[in-house]
Amino acid sequence: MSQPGRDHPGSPAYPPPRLGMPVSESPLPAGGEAWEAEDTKPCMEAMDRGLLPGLPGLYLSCIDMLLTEDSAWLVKVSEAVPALAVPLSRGEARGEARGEPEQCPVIDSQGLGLSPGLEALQGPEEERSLEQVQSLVVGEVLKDVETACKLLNITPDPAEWSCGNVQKWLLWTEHLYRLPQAGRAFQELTGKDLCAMSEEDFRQRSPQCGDTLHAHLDIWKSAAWMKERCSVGEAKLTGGEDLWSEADSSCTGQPIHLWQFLRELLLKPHNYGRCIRWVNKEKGIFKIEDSGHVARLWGLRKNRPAMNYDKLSRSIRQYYKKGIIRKPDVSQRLVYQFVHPV
DNA sequence: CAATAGGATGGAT
DNA sequence: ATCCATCCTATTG
Repeated sequence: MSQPGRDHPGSPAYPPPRLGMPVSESPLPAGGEAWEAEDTKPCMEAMDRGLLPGLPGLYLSCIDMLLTEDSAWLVKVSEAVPALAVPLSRGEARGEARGEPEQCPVIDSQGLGLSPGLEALQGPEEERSLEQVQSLVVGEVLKDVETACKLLNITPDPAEWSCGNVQKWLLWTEHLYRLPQAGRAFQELTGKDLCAMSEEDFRQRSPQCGDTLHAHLDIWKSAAWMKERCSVGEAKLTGGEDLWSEADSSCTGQPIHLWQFLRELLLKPHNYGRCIRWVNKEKGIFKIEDSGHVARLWGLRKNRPAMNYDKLSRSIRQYYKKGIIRKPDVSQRLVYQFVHPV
């Protein structure tokens, strides 16, 4: 015999490759209401437990990090926050928002009584701009969380996560922010468990980045909460919505195909333009700018930590015969073409 | 050397 | 049977 079955790498591919995701019933209809149509009940209990103060403490600097791959966001967020489209000088907002550069000192807004922008606005003019900034940030956070959700195929509300979802989120967060590996420290934990943990608990499990992870989780909880609020209050999202509806595929609940995944990345140049982009969108020609990065993202999505470009490209090549993807007429390195452009 | 092409095989669905 | 993931050999720029 040859030596075929090399397929028992010591490396652990996650035990349950797909883990029963509760997402099955959370598709996201291309219609309009993205996920509010679903049940967002956990938000309530989260509030009951006092996990979410007036408005979730926003960690501006972390949020800044959330946007590492996206610089153009400030420009567009304005539309993303319908609730309080208060005309205001954007420059001011920008200044504020980018206030904290490098570090990740959690800016706690506990006492600030920051609200999504409706009632609690008893403050002076200053509060106004702060609120404005907040809305910008919130809108952006929502979009980023949504993007991550789609990429990881998890729900936005951490309280609904399975153990597998938690691991995915950890991997993703660690990857995005180059945090030291901490996934192991949180094994066997469901989203509910995670939500119930204090910052101290986090630090105990991961002295290195427990606090950061806790902060990020808080952001997610906040995003879920905001989501709920927006849907109930306004019944219509203006900004983030279009980004959502674009979101194609994955509605089916079926495992995503590589070509679909690539399309999704291409749909979000804000986030992934640095690793994959259209060369000619009309013809469906795209270029993988950072093969390693794209492969890692694919691996994340499929729970295949050992994914690399070699394997990813092999899968792409399988599409040649099927007439889904091909090499463009003038073959170039890392450039491919969808046979049926949109 | 990294990308490309494609065969072989095993696993999951 | 389909779609990968993994491994591998050979070729190419």
